[in-house]
Amino acid sequence: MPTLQSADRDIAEVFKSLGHPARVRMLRALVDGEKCVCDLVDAAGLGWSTVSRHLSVMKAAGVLSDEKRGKQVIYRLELPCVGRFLGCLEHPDRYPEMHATACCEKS
Amino acid sequence: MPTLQSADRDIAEVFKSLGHPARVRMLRALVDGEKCVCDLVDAAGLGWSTVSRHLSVMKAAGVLSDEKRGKQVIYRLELPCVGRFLGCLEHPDRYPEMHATACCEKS
DNA sequence: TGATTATTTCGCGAAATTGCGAAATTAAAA
DNA sequence: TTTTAATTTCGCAATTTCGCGAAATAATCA
Repeated sequence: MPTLQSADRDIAEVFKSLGHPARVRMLRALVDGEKCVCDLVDAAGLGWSTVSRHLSVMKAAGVLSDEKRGKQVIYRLELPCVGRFLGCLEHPDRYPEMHATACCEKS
Repeated sequence: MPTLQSADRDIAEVFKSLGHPARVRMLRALVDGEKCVCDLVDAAGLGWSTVSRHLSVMKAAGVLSDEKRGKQVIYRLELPCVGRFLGCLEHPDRYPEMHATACCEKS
């Protein structure tokens, strides 16, 4: 059973792991479905080694999971609510009322 | 009109501003309602100057707003979906099914 | 087996973050 | 108007993060 403090840390890790523009871009790509690292390199617009580290951080935080499939590694969004929360943040103007009251509901 | 890239940055700022254990603690306190800095200093367990900077970062990201009331400054959660998302992250075990499909809905 | 493709790990310097105490600010109280 | 209480700003040292290229791994292909 995690202590309250370690729970704070774990939750902070989730937020922290997403707090970077390139990671937001990768996340957006992953909301549409699983992707290989090569796709995420395109989405991020950064070098392979850098993207690999970004992915490992999000995986360590529990946001993503990965699976080796043949020659490539596939990453998948492990917390669906992260995707909905992202959608909420992206459309505050389009759905102001929804944003205020129920932005994270299923569409 | 913000460019796509600046939108990425803005969203990343929201996540980044929450990616710290003390900020999660303050956020938890603020989900219950507005609080003065003095209350948040207690919640965070850090010095005043440090807490003040944490708050200013979350405010700059658009997560919080503040208002001077008499001698004190009151902070308020500006994005309600942040509170729901936090609740979602905090109870993955208690509501596994909800977590997977609709964790951010209003209760 | 040897070559190729996909990905991760390592080591680096540059930049950002964190926490603190001291000093500045601001509004109410005496 | 002087004092006091609440909060922010500043400057600093320690730590962490970021992006890169080179090297290490791993799995497929010839």
